[in-house]
Amino acid sequence: MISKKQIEGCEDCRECMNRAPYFQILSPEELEVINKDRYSVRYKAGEMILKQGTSATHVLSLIDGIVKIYIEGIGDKNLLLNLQKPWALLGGPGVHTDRRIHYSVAALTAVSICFIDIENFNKVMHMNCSFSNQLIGHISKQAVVLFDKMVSLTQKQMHGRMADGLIYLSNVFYGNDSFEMHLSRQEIADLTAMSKDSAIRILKDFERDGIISLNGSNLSIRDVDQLYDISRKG
Amino acid sequence: MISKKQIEGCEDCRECMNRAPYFQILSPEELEVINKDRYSVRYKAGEMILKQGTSATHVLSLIDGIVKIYIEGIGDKNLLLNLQKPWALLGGPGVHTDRRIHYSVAALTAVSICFIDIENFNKVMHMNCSFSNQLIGHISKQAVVLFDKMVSLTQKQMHGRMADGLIYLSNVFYGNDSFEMHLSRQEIADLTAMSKDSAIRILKDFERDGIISLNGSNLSIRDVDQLYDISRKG
DNA sequence: AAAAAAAAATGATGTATATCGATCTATATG
DNA sequence: CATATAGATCGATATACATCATTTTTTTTT
Repeated sequence: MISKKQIEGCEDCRECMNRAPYFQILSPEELEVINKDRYSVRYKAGEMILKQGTSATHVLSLIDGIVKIYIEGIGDKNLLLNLQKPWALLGGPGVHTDRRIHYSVAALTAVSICFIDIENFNKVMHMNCSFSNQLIGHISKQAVVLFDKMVSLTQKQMHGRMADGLIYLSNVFYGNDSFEMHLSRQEIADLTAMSKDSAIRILKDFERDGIISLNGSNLSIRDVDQLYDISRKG
Repeated sequence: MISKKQIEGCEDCRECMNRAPYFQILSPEELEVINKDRYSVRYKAGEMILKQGTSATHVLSLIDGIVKIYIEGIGDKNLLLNLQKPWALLGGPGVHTDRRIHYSVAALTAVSICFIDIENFNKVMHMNCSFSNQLIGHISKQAVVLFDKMVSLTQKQMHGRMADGLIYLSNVFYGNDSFEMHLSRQEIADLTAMSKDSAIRILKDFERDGIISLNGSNLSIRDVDQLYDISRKG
């Protein structure tokens, strides 16, 4: 099912690394360790990149495209944690603990990924303290976002959660009031912890009230103030 | 309101450090940096130790007693993240990012805390790579637990969530099927993301069904299998 | 020990949300 | 082009849960 194909300009990944912010702190020798055993894979939209529950053998560097990170929960319900774009570093907490993948990653668009050997990655972590500390900052930032998400999902009701979800997409991820939705209604439901039917209903409510407009796969925030108001009031 | 009092045997905190697992990896010189400017404070049950929103100036080492870590959410609702006992290291993700406290910490029993200057802590993080990497493992473990909690709170209904909460208390935290509850019903509600009234109701349900027994502040798990069954079925 | 205050318990009621079934639309397929 | 298939939409219904009011129990204070 998975289409593997080397992409151009990434045979020797040193060029990519210069662009990937996390690796800019590394010396040429450390970069060489990362680069060793490294390979890149191209995925089509919809394909799964990491499967929750498998063992963690690589750290992933997202070179091109958009992916979703989600936890496969109870029954067939998913919890969509966030989206990622280049140059995100993927792999999850398991890389530094039990060597298990704790969340699934799937491509939302065509995607290029570089796979870095976990042993080589660890080697560099032991060679370069600043790299480790930079990583701690990175992980900590994600934790703060997770805290906010937890509060939103457990303490707000549907309209508030949907507002938070849309604010995440427009402000945090796409950085634009108008953006192409790479998510299905089901995936929006997974992002906001509600049923698909409810997600559809709330989006329609927002459209009726002039808060957003929907054209095919495009979504525009029309009334940012009202959206923030709904987010605040829960 | 806060009662400060130096506790015995902790004037020079080097002895405590030998017992605190996180510091055992440090050399005497590095330990000396941590120890510099360090001081300890004793709290009474109920007192607040860290207040969400204030600036992070210290990393806290829990020497004695039990504390709760919680996020002050919407309105006056709290989200209880977990409990901590010695020798937990507290401070939160803000220590490595925006120097803000992202969760509140309050004493559930009488508590002794050592305050480590954040600058000194960072100095050691730059001196000792293994210390940083150990910290990454520590933070990652917490993230995994947080993932599970998120799934429980967003995808299970009340009985399932309460089962998870009780399993956390008995298995993970107290390590015993029978334990003294240091939490009020409101705090159990905060732990399981439901209203106080509902928490009371579910606990009574469990008692009626012979799953637990409640005597004053003591709680005993009577039927572990059934508890796990309820947790699984959501 | 008595009084006051806080926490716990419980029933009645309202509401937010999930679920189900049916229809409609858009996209893929032969 | 016709058909199949998946996704989106929407109304009706059921239910999980919060809220409120009241009573009981426990804890604290005098």
